[in-house]
Formats: sequence, C-alpha cells, structure tokens
Amino acid sequence: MKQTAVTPVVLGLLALGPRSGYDIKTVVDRSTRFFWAASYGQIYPELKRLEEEGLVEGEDRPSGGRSRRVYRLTPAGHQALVDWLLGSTVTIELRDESLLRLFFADALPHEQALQLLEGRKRGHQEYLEVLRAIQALPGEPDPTYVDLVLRWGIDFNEWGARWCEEQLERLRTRKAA
Amino acid sequence: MKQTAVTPVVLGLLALGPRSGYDIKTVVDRSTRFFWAASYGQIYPELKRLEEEGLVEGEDRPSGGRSRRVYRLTPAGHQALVDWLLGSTVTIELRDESLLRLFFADALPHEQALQLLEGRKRGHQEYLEVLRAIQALPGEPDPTYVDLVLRWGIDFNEWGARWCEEQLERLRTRKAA
DNA sequence: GACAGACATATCGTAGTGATATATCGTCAC
DNA sequence: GTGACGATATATCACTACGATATGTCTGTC
Repeated sequence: MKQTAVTPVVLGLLALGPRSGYDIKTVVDRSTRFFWAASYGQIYPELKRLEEEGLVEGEDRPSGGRSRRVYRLTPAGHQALVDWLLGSTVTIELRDESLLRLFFADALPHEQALQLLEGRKRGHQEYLEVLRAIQALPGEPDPTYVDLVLRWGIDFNEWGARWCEEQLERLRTRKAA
Repeated sequence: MKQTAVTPVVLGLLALGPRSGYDIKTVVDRSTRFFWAASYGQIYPELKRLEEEGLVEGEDRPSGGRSRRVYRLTPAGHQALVDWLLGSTVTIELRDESLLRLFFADALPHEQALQLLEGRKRGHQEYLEVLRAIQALPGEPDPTYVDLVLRWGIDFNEWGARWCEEQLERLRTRKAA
C-alpha cells in the first residue's frame, strides 16, 4: 500500500467518523496542523486514491444543489490505520526561523542578540495563549490521547519560554563576569 | 529583495567565511539541518540568484581539473543578513509523526497506546545521544549562539523524554484508579 | 432581496525534495 | 603503479507538496 504524508491523517480522522474532504481540512486546521498540516491539494486526490484501494468508501450526499461526498473507513482502512499506528517509521522535521536567527546571532551586537531571545520567549507565550484558548473551549472533553497531544503543545511552550528566560539570565550574568 | 527559504541560511553561512555550494550543503547537514534543512536543488540556484542581486560574489577557484566556485558575502549581502536577523517574520513548522500517532492512539488498546509513548521517549533519548556526540566533538569551542542552539536541542530532548515519562506515570495510575 | 460568510470541490503555478548523473581528486592496498 | 573507493564539486530532473484561488451553492440576517 502506497503511503503519502496525508494518508495517516485522512485515515485517522475518518476513524473518528464519516466526513467530507472539506470537513477533514477543517478539522486538520483546528487540530493536527500544529504538528501535521494538510492541504486541499493533497486531501482530495488522496481520498480518491484511498477509495480506489478500498480503504475508504465514498457516498454522494448532496444537500440541494451543493454537492457533498462523505467518506467512511472500510475494515481494510481501519487495519491500515492500526498498521501505521504500530509501525516504526519516524518522521520529524522542524523548520524554526527563530532558532536559525539565534544560530547566526553572533553576527549581531550583544544587546541585539539578546533581543532575539526575548522575541523567541514572546513567541512561545503567544502560542501558549492560543493553545490554552483551545483547551478552554466548551464542549465535551477530548478523548484521552487527543487531549494528551494538546497538553504536549502547552507544556512544550511553557518549557520553551522558561528556557529562553534561563538563557537570558545566563548570558547576561556571564557577560557581566 | 526576494526571499526564499534558503536565503538566510546561505547568507548566514557565507558571513562565517567564503564557501562553495558544496561546502554550504555540508555545513548545513552537520548543523542547521535539525531545524532548517536545505538541498542542492535550492542552494545552487540560490547562489546564482544572490550573485545577480549583488549580495554575494563568486570566484572560480578550480583545483586542478576540478571546478570550484567560492562565494563571499558583499557589504550589501551582509546588510541583507542583518536586516533578516532583526526582522520579525516567524516561521515555525513542525512535522512530527510520533505526535500524530499519539493523537490517534485512542483507536488502540490501552497497553499499545502506552507503548507509543515509550517509543517516543526512546526517540528523544536517541536524538540526545547524537547531539551530545556533536557537543563532545574535539576542536575549538563554537561561537556563543551556535553553542546556544545546540544546547537548545539537548535541553529540548531531555525535556521531551522526561515529559513522556511523566505522562506514562499519569496514565498508568489514572487507569488503575 | 442582497450581501457576507460558511460549505464544498477542484485546480494550478510555484517551489522543494531526494536521488542521481558526471567528473575529478586523494589515498590506501596490493 | 594501478585499481578501487570515497570525498569533492556542480548540475539536473522527476516527483511531490503547498498555498492560493476559482467556482458555485447554501444559510442567516439586516
């Protein structure tokens, strides 16, 4: 079975209930996009491909003149999801412009370099607010592991802000010494 | 001035000294790739483009029959680097398959889901070893901020492994309750 | 009844990836 | 000294992904 970057996220979301391509994109943008993004340009072709392979089943369910095709997971699709969940491939890619700036910060005067750290700290704090707002959203509580991943985001940004603060102190006192 | 994803990393590395495209790729693979990757397919065209814009200067310096073109930063290029360093754009993109697995882990039996957390912890520990090996490399110490970013990688992975451990405990005791 | 905004699918230009082709050089073994 | 192999060096190409937007429909509301 062919695997692309969106395969698992499509299968995983359909496992939580039948959805259209549009629905998938909406849910992704509100949840996994923080660590796994997906675009229409990937989702729609992928749904077609997965249907050809028999992992999902589509059903036209237009509402009036507006077309809508809802997909559900087949047993084979559920198996493919579990196989992936138990698999051992690990993709980790990070693209962090703020770290890249820090990396080259020796080209700046001391004070301006420290301001990069201040900026990074602020970035973590702002991100934190966004995630806390999501956590505080009304509605039934998230499933255990969905909640766990949200926690990760919150804990990570707390850690990140603290780290910046510690390094600022270290670099300031070291300079004074 | 047009900006692509590799512009800052090329300018930044040339600021540390003249280099060929091959050199840039080698240094990237040993350092920034952890948070900012770059491929030949980006680097060579980018060097040409930056030369046309007058931000870098190339000089053919073949050794024997083997061609080699070494680039150096122009004053305009240095200015462009400083402008970017002081800029406020923030790109943060994360693609973390292990988090995606956790997100969908409610589809697994409790024990197997916990094993995903164990696996993630192990991933952090392995990454940690790689980074510690880099830190222990002989040679003159890295510039302050280059070292700072390496520290970040180490501290982050230590934090990540600890976080997994804490969540494992929490989920285990909660289940028992 | 008009307008904004959500719903839904589809597509397209641009850019990035990873692999590989081509060629030279250094060095180590035998 | 020659053959093999890996490092140096540039270039390119097929494939994939991304982000933005075109197109059209429906719903709520002022």
